[in-house]
Amino acid sequence: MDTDRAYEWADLLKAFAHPTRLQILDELRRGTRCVTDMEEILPVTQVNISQHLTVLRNAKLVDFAQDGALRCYYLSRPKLAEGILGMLEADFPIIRKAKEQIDREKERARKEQVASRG
Amino acid sequence: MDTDRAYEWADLLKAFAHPTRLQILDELRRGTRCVTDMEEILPVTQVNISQHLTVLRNAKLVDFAQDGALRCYYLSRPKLAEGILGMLEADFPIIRKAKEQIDREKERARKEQVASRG
DNA sequence: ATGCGATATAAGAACATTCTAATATTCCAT
DNA sequence: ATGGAATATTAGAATGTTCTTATATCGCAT
Repeated sequence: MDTDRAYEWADLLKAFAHPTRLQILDELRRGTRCVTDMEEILPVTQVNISQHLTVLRNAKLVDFAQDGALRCYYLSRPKLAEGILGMLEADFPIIRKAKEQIDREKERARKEQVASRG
Repeated sequence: MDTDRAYEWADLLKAFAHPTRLQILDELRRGTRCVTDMEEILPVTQVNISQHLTVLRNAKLVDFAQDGALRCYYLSRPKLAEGILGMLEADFPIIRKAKEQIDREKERARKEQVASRG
């Protein structure tokens, strides 16, 4: 992974990595919402929601369509947002490896490499 | 999504959301690595790598097995790490919706709800 | 027990993010 | 044109993260 890509991806993940923003994205999974809708659901001020929406907008995770004074926000990369939220919802067991197991894995990898060289 | 879960998940994503840490995780996808291995690959100091490994360890994303003076680090939730890195590697098109489309979606959702009520 | 290689920890400065309070903009109805 | 509802912007304080420098610990060989 080159460094530029690492920075780019870290920036994208930073946009996800805030409780309020995760809750906004989760809410938008259910459909389009305007800021007032979110105010009713989230325990934070209107100003703060607006600020988080700006972060999400800059990350190209959400966008809006104007409807009079309302702004109808929606997920602009729904598969990406759903994918990440999905990973969080799934639970992955935490594994441990003993030194011996790691040695065996290394040995196996070595053999495969030798085999592929001829 | 309840607030506790949102905080917990945001913390997990924060552990991912740093360029050096993403590079470490990516490297560990290829197999067990010790700190010196990473020093050769990443453009940062040993101390800094150690610090990032501590963050990853606290997030239960990596763990190590001691081998003499070496610490062999590995992914402790490989499917999770691979899943997230995989999402980043995939590219998702950025969509836009016009107000009219949103109206149609809302209308459709309304009808479905009426239908499901009987 | 001493020294060396590998890795970790501590303290603080530098930097970035988040929140709060005040205010601004925009759109619509009157 | 004025007022009110919806949303955004600004500035700064509060807080959190990251990096740097110095130092510590651990395991091994001598």
